[in-house]
Amino acid sequence: MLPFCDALDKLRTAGLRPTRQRLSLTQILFGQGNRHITAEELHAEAQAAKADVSLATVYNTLNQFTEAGLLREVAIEGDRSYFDTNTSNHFHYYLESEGRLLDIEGDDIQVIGLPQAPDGTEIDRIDVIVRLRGGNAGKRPETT
Amino acid sequence: MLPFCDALDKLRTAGLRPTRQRLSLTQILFGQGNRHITAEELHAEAQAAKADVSLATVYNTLNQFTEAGLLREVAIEGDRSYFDTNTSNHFHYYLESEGRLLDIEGDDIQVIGLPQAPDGTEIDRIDVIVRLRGGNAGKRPETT
DNA sequence: TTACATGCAAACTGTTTGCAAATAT
DNA sequence: ATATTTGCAAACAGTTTGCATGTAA
Repeated sequence: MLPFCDALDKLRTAGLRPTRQRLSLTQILFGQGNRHITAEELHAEAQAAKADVSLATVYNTLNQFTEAGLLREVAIEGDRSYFDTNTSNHFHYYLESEGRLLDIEGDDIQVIGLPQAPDGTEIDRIDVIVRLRGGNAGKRPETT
Repeated sequence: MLPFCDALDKLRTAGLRPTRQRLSLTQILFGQGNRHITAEELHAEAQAAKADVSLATVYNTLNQFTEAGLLREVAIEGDRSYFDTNTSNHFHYYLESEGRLLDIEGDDIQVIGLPQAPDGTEIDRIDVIVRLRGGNAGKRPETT
């Protein structure tokens, strides 16, 4: 759990009012390394932590954080959205059997041979998702 | 528009009963090169082609086709699903401004430096989406 | 004639929104 | 005091499903 003051700083820096709800969510989100979390999951964790935050507020907060650059949204399956606390350039494993996202460690991974971007466009970012089948990988940490 | 008999063959080969609806959708889907289409779009095209197919059937058919290996589903944004008539290994541009998918041409693009897949897993497939910002790329073909 | 496919409308899921009450500045 | 944020419930979009009807084999 992120120290309260760090959460406060984070919000202030992002230009977001440090409300009770945002502070709680910030502490949960950024308190334990890189995480990939859905709105429902975050809501559940907030409840478990006795931080009373409505689901709507969780959604709004995740969107605000994303807009503020604190989070990055990762689209995997059509149904739910994952929010990644790691906003730097990096790619993902997706464990199909568990519906879980994992950072790909190591920075030697890269995409090569990209042709020119069409017309007047420029590359915003490159999403790479390595879909893993089978196994029950990742020592099943209770949260991620 | 794919010739009727080709559509018939395609369905038979896939082990799907060649119903009127499936035949129409097959003709629309596979009649003009590689396409990236949503259920709503396909439904609209079917209507325009006087092929009366309910939206539910369009959804069911797209799923059946995907399961049968005739289509590939591409997850982009959380909201809608795209179905790709190109089931071979290839990557995509995503035009953020238009919400449109484009194949990346050229087969020299590749992902290198991948670490070992965790545990007992194996790579199912690798999705690469190059997100393009701005411009109004792609000569705006009326369909794709 | 029998198993499978379709259409409709209702159900469902994840997400967003309108508005009154609560809160940060 | 004022603008922002919250919570709730209702709205919403995309998708799936149950069931009676229709159709391919």
